[in-house]
Amino acid sequence: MIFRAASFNINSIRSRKEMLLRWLEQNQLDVICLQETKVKDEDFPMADFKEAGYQALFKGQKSYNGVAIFSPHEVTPIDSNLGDVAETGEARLIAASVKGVNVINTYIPQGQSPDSERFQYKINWIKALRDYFDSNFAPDQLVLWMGDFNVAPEPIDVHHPEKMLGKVGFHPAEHQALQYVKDWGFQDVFRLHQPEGKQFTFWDYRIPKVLERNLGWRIDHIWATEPLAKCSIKSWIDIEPRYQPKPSDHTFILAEFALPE
Amino acid sequence: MIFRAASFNINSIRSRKEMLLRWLEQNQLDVICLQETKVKDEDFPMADFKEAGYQALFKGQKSYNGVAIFSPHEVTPIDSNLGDVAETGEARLIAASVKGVNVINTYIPQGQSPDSERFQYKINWIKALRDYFDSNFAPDQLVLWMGDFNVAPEPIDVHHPEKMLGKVGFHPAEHQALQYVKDWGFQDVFRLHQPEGKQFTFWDYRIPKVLERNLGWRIDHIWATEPLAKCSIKSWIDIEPRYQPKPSDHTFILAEFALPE
DNA sequence: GTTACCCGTG
DNA sequence: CACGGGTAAC
Repeated sequence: MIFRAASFNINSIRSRKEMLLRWLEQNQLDVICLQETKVKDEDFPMADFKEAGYQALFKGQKSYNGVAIFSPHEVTPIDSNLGDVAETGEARLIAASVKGVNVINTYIPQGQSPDSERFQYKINWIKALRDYFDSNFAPDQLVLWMGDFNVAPEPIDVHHPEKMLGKVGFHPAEHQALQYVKDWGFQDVFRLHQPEGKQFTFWDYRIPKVLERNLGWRIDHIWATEPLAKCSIKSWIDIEPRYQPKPSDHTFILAEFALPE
Repeated sequence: MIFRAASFNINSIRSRKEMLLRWLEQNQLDVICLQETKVKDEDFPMADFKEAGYQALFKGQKSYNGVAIFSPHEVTPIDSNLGDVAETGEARLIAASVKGVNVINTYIPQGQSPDSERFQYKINWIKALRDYFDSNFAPDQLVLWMGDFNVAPEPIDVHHPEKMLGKVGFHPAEHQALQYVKDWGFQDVFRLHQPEGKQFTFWDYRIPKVLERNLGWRIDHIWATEPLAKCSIKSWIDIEPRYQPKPSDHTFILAEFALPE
């Protein structure tokens, strides 16, 4: 059975709802994970997506963060509690089972700057994920971890790795924390199918002409446990063609799997 | 000596600075009073107006209210303190002497609704003006009181006087308070020269197609003591022709005087 | 630098 | 309901 998954930092679902609906029409997804929905649950524009044939699980807050999982299939909620370290009320993790796949959608804290309070929070938040996976899943299950990780894992995932090393998003402490979680049993599905670098999902719009100069970051990811990764067919980056991009936009990232029956 | 005065609720001097500069170029004013500048004094964009040849006296606060007096002549500050009742930190009154004329610029509270706390504040604020005039001026002096009064004084100053009676801006309590101050010694200079009604300075944009249907209010005023009123030549309403109006805009209101030498 | 949300206001 | 300013985040 073909299973197609996508992740997208939407930066306000209310501002980009039309764009997302168009894109969903063009791309038949089995599951889509959104980050930065920036809306309280009571204001989530569910009606439009229901009409388009989607179920959803979402967790939002006022103004910031917010995550959602959409699917045309049944979306069965599973434990979305990160516990101790990270349960500060920020809506950054949501998990559901879809077609027998355990989907975990995270919006990892951005981290501000390596010397900030928020950076340590980011590191702790990432490390807490390992306990979360340990408590709720096993590496031999079909686990799909997607989202905006706010970390570019490898040198080929940033434009100027030497210059960027130590900056937030490409910092040894982030790499170490993320690797610690990866070692639980994840594979980078996009990298599996796309060995060449400089394929980005985000551009920092505070840098002049960042898009033209392609000074991007690959910080949005699709990771999978071994049994799921080994049946992945392809993975790629996409955008909605009719949408007028804004400098802060992320791209979509997708992966396709041939699930065992 | 010809003396030309204007009043304008600018609803953010930063948003309408260019429009105002164009209008000032087209209209040679001796004094102009602004309300709702919506800017702290340290952020007041004085440089642009200085360059255009204006002096200014201004009193602002964060986000709300704020008043200013501009002139190409010397602007001599005079007492701008309303005392007890109204000195709540809201920047709503500023006064200056220009060419021997005592100019008082007020942004009278809007009043929200007749049963609200803010309405009683409005009434008290208006009444406090009589004490203010008493303490600082005399009715036989040249006193020019201008601004956004947030009151339409007469039935011909609103579109449907019967329907509007009792609404905020056309309420007996407001009329009584305003008349009490007027009785100190003011004349309505615009009305002196424009006896016909339905000439408005503001339209409430919550009403559909309010502009097309001309459902306006005359709430911006130029009032003068007898010795000044008697040398008034004309008074009229104006807009900046190139400016794309927004539903919340007020118009300019002007008056011209032939001052004794 | 630029966005999106929130708030108070009319 | 739409505007303006303020704010936090990226």
